[in-house]
Amino acid sequence: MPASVKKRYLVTAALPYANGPLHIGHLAGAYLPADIYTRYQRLMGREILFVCGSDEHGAAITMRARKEGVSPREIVDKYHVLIRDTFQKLGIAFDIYHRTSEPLHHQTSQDIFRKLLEKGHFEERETEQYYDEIAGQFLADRYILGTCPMCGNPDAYGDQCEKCGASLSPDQLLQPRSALSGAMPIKRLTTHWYFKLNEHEAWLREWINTGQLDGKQLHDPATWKAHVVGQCNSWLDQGLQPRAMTRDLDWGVDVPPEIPHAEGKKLYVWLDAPIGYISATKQWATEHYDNWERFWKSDETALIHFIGKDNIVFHCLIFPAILRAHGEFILPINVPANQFLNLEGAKLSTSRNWAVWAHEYLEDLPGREDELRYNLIKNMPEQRDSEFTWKGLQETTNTELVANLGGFIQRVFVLLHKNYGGLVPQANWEQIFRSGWDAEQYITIDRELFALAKKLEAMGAEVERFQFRDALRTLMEISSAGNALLQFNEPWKATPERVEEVRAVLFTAIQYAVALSVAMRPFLPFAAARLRAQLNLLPFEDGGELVALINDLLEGNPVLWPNHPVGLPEHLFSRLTDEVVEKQIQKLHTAQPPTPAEAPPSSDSAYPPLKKTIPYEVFEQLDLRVATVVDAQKVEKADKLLRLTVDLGFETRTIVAGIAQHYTPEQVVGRQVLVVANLAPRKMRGIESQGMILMAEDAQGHLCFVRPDEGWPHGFSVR
RNA sequence: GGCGCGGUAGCUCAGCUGGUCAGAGCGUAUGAUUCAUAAUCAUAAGGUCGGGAGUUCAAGCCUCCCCCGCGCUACCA
Repeated sequence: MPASVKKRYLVTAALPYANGPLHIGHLAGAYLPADIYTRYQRLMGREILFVCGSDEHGAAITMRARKEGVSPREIVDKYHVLIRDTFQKLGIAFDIYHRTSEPLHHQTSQDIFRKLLEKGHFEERETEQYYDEIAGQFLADRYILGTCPMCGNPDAYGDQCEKCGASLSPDQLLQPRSALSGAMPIKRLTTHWYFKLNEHEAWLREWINTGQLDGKQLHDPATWKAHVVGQCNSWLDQGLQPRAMTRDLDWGVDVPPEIPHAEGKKLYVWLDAPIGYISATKQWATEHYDNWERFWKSDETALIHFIGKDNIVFHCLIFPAILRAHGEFILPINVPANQFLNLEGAKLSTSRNWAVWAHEYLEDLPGREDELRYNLIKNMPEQRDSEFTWKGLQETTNTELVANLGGFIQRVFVLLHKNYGGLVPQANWEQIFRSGWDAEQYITIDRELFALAKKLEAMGAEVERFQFRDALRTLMEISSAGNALLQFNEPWKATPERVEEVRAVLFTAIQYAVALSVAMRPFLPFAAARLRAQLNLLPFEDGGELVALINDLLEGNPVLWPNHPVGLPEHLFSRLTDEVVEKQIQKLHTAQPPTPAEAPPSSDSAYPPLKKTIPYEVFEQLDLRVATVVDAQKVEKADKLLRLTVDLGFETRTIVAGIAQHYTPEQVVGRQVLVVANLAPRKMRGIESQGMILMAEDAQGHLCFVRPDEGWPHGFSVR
């Protein structure tokens, strides 16, 4: 069943994580498409609810709070406000921007947890987990620091190394330490609830690929993006595993306290975050004396999740599985995830501060929200990663917004004032003139307006297919056709014998301007409102203006009647100067990594901190030896591993080293190296590694060998 | 290493189930025009659709191999 036949829509945009500001990648990824879609549907007179909110739980926030010496509450309050205001200033028009720290959300999440437990969708598992005896608590993955086994970064987190991007598990960290106390964590038993995701694999596969569930056609898989379906199948093919839905944390939604072993446990942030969509809906319903269930529990609702590609698995597999396991909720009819936006040729990076922060843009280029929106839509990463450049922003602003669109509006208003004192002229509908769509064609007003209506319909169809770039282009074709209409008919040459013709042309042109004012709104809400005022029309109410307009045009009715007085000509957009653009490019290239107070947590500092002092006896236990690499081979099916054969003089050993991305086998054969010779052997990719090669690492994570002077004898110890 | 998505004109990108699919916008060139923020309109430029092989009457669009980018995943003492 296509979305267009549903009675109402529920649109969600990924909940921003409240420990950092928004950047243009977030906007292009989820919020702009969601906003365009929502605004469009409102203009089409459809019932649509657009919910979002701050995601305020999770270990990253508590980590950050600890680092800055403030409470998690202070962190989330700060970013909740910043993000909310940024959205508002950019015209992202949520019906509600909620937050997951609200009691309503906690309650909602707990209710769902209870229901899942009650229905047997969890299994309780006792596992060993790191525990900090000094702090007296279990350590979330994020709370365990250690040396990254991939790149040697000494400050890798238990779930991820931010330096090399590797995803890790705490057990992989070398020299694990607690982020709370610095103590060496110990293993201790803890209980968690695992959602049996594996039991949902079969129906998820069918639902994703065919749109069918329980014999019902819930969506048309052809309307889903290829990369979304592909990503899901990739996961499904690897087999879904039960996932822990609780954590040992002190910030988040409590596991319902009446449940045995619940003490000290919180819901996993990825369980509670999407539930935030539901609690946001509830909050909205409460405020509007409405019923939230008609949005979440009715087949008449089309649920659409707008997200970036990093969220596909949660929104297409895990959350749907939870919704269905619960049993009362509908599933999304589409998850039009976007890919990533790059910036000036490189990936966005918050830790390197390679980004355009939305709140800074608003400060640096005030009043240019629509220009940013336009460029981001034009370059939206709908099918693949795409790119934002400042030059590109300047170009689209100056050529498409100022020259084409702004120019057309300006011309119409000027001509209307010059010729008719600012009143819409009375026009003869029999009058023939050249079509703006084709100079060779002579046409009448109604035919021209019909063509306009068709264009608006085409634009709408593109929006409904989530093809926002195409829709934007179609919008601009209207403006171009308007320009052509003027160009072909030259209404500035109002000779006496052309009076009727000029009237008809300008009458048509102002109808185009009205149509643009409405059709622009999803993309350029601020300029649309300005144009609306300039046209001397009532402000938008988001109550079906576009559908009314299209119907009028199709029926051959004008959308602005003769003698309607329009406002004075006023430029809709202004040019973006080289100066402004250069300054931003400068800023980007000279940007310092953000200060701790401004930055998301990051391990970037010039030098890794010193580890704690150890007694000599500990050092003495190390047996370091000089050795020569006599053979090196790439390990099958491993990108980072080399299997080295090293000669210690008194014996030859096999050592597996994670250096394949830094050295080719040829480069290492014959080198003298230092070896930790008494390290417990360990199997890697099926090969037993009998020691470890010492490597030095720089700030970028590059590795080099540590070795003695040329020709030093083998096998003797290092001290 | 495995899997997924991409690799199309100088730039940014469209191309649905194979047969007007070789395209759009910007940039460039030429011409027209002056109502308009040197804005607008028209026309053109010819890119072996990453490389190679294959299937087909017909392939950017299907198959196989290789190369490159991004993402997920495995490996990492």
